[in-house]
Amino acid sequence: MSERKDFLRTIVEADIKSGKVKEVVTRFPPEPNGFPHIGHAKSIAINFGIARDYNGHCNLRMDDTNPTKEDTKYVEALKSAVEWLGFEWKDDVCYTSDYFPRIYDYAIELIKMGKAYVDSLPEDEIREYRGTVKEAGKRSKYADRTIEENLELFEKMKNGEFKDGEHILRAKIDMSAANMKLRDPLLYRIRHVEHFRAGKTWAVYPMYDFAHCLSDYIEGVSHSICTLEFENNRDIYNWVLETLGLTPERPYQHEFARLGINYTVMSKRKLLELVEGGQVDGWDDPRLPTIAGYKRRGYTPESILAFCDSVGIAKANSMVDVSQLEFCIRDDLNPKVPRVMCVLDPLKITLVNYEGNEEIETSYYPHDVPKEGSRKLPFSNEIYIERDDFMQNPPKDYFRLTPEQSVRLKGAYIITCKEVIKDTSGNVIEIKAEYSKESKSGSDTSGIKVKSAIHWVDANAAIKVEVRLYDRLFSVEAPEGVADLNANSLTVIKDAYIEPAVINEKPDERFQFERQGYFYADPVDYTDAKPVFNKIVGLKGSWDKKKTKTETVPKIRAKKEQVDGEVVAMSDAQTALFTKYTQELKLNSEVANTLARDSQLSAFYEEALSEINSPVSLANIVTNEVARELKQMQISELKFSTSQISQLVKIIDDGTISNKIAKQVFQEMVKSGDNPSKIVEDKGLVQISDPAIISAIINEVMAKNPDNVEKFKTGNTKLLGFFVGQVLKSTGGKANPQVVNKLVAEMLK
RNA sequence: UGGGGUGUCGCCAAGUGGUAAGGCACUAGUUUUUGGUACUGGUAUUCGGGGGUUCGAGUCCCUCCACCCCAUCCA
Repeated sequence: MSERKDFLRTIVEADIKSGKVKEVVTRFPPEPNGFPHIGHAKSIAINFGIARDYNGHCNLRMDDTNPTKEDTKYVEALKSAVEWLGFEWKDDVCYTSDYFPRIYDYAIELIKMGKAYVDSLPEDEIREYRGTVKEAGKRSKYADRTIEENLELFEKMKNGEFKDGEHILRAKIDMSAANMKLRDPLLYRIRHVEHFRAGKTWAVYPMYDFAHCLSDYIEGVSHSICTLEFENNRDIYNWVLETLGLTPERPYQHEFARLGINYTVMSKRKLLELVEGGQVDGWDDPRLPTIAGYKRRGYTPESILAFCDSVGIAKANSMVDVSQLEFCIRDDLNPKVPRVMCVLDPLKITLVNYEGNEEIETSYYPHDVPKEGSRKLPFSNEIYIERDDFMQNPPKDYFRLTPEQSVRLKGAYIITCKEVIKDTSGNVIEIKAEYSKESKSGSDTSGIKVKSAIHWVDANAAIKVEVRLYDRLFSVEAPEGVADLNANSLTVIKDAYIEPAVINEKPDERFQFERQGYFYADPVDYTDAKPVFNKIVGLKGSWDKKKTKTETVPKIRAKKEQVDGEVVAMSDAQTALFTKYTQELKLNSEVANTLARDSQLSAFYEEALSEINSPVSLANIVTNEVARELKQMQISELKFSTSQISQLVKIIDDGTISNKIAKQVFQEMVKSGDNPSKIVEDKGLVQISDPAIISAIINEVMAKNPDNVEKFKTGNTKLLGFFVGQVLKSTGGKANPQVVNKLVAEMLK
């Protein structure tokens, strides 16, 4: 588990520490309208994981507010996904539909407060009235209805007295809000549809934005974690809770970036299209990124969870490389599963000097997997090897069987090719070979050196099995539709040959087929009469990669040309200010520019300047420090005054404090509004410039870091900053950095 | 001149103004009866671009650029 916390856990910890939150309560709130995919797994891992890490709990809640789309079969899929991943939800599964009565009451309350109204505009007009992203909307004429009228109408809506779409309940917020979600959002719509749980009780159903925050509140959720696309919805989330006065212990929403993986699709809509379009064989098709698909393919819950953990949680949209997922499943299975031999594309070998047959006891696990268990490998004069483990005209770095190169049959003997038999069209159909009697595995006295050991099966004892090979579902990294499907995503091998112990003894359900990959006994189609194995993932394999590498087109990346946009021209007044600042006050143009363009800043600057004649230093402080504070508030809200800033500049100019300390003092001024000189005095921040004192400290630091001194002397000059930093740290930032710098440079020479 | 987000290696992702973590991928070597695993090394003089502040900037300020989300009676 990684030491470093993700940003969500950082927030949660801060909330616990500040006392804002007593118990951490999260929830995984899917809408039961589709099968969960690995993106849901990430959300499950986050929500249940955080609850577990902070001794809280996590609810599984079906967000079932839209009766036209939802169904019980999806509820079951969701539940089993969470269980399969190994998490437990608190008490019973929750349903938003169970809260319908309370949510309805909250709606009434909002109406009574005059904060919600029944609108009777037709759908297209509502859309039209909403305005656009760049233009304000306008309010419906129905917004003026009286509270009584609204109450009566809403009651009738609930009672089913109106048709679908005839009326709608909306919040009364702001039709010209820059955030479009706030333009009188819809709260309730009429739906004469039977709900899969609530039945026919309701004719009105709450919208997501109204139901979700209230459901969180009702369940006592502390951290409502969702994906980035809900960032705009956070304002309504807060509006509803605040307007209803639901302040104590209320939930807060936090957003993270959803998971994307290349060569696949991750939206329920696209997944549904594939399933319904027959491009895949159901929701649990092993090529799908659904939990059911991964489960059927043979992925373990541990590997999925490890993957979710490894990709991290952040806010940047990203697309994770499938190889990261593949690493996780290999990493999980490698130390766990038995090694077994299976030939997918058989080439017959006849051992001309071998008679009879035998059974060779062989461990299921390689030397580096500390597990017990073995089976008997039948051996006779007829065996199968993999077709591409023989080459008649091999390249130099080919390690397997050739007419000139012997090879070991893993766990058995070394064989040498004697004759290559071909059919009329030149295909190799059989090899006649000799085995070395003295080369038996474990008691090899033959002295023959081979470059590799290949897998094989006894032709007579092997069992025919079906093996399903999966490749990426799409052939492009960011697929857009069925046109991007990979035509070869599924290869079915009907007649692969596997050693008998796998079928007869069933030592496990997941195996490593030696030298090929990890495979899983298909939980649906496998029968003893017709065993079926799914390929989970291939082994890493550096040989195959070398072969195919030459084919991959080298990426030619055109250097992105950075186009600079046009800077907005200054107004006449701004230009005049700019000229004054650069010409009269000798400010550099960047600082002058910033000041001149910001009327608040320039006003602040001018006022402070009237108290101290140090235009450049003052301008620097104002543009760089004061500007930050002014981004969040008006001048009138600042705790510090212009004259205090002048005082600050004064003690910087006269050398009382360094620039570094000035930042610290400024931060204190922002918080307390105290005079800078008082802060300096209270905290003893006067800078130390005495070279004698500073040299002593430098000596200490050097004594503590002999390695770095050495590194520095051998040329790593980046370390100068390290030493300066250390010295400053040990003086609490008070050492005069310029003196420190000079001294360190001299002393390290 | 709508608003809200995000830009650190090929892909993810850490990073209180003081030596640019880690994983995947890639690569070289050691071990190996899996071209696997394990182990050891190599992989960002630089953080979207340009300026500024500072002794010192991925971190602070200004500005430009790119990408994502928002105008379902979906969630």
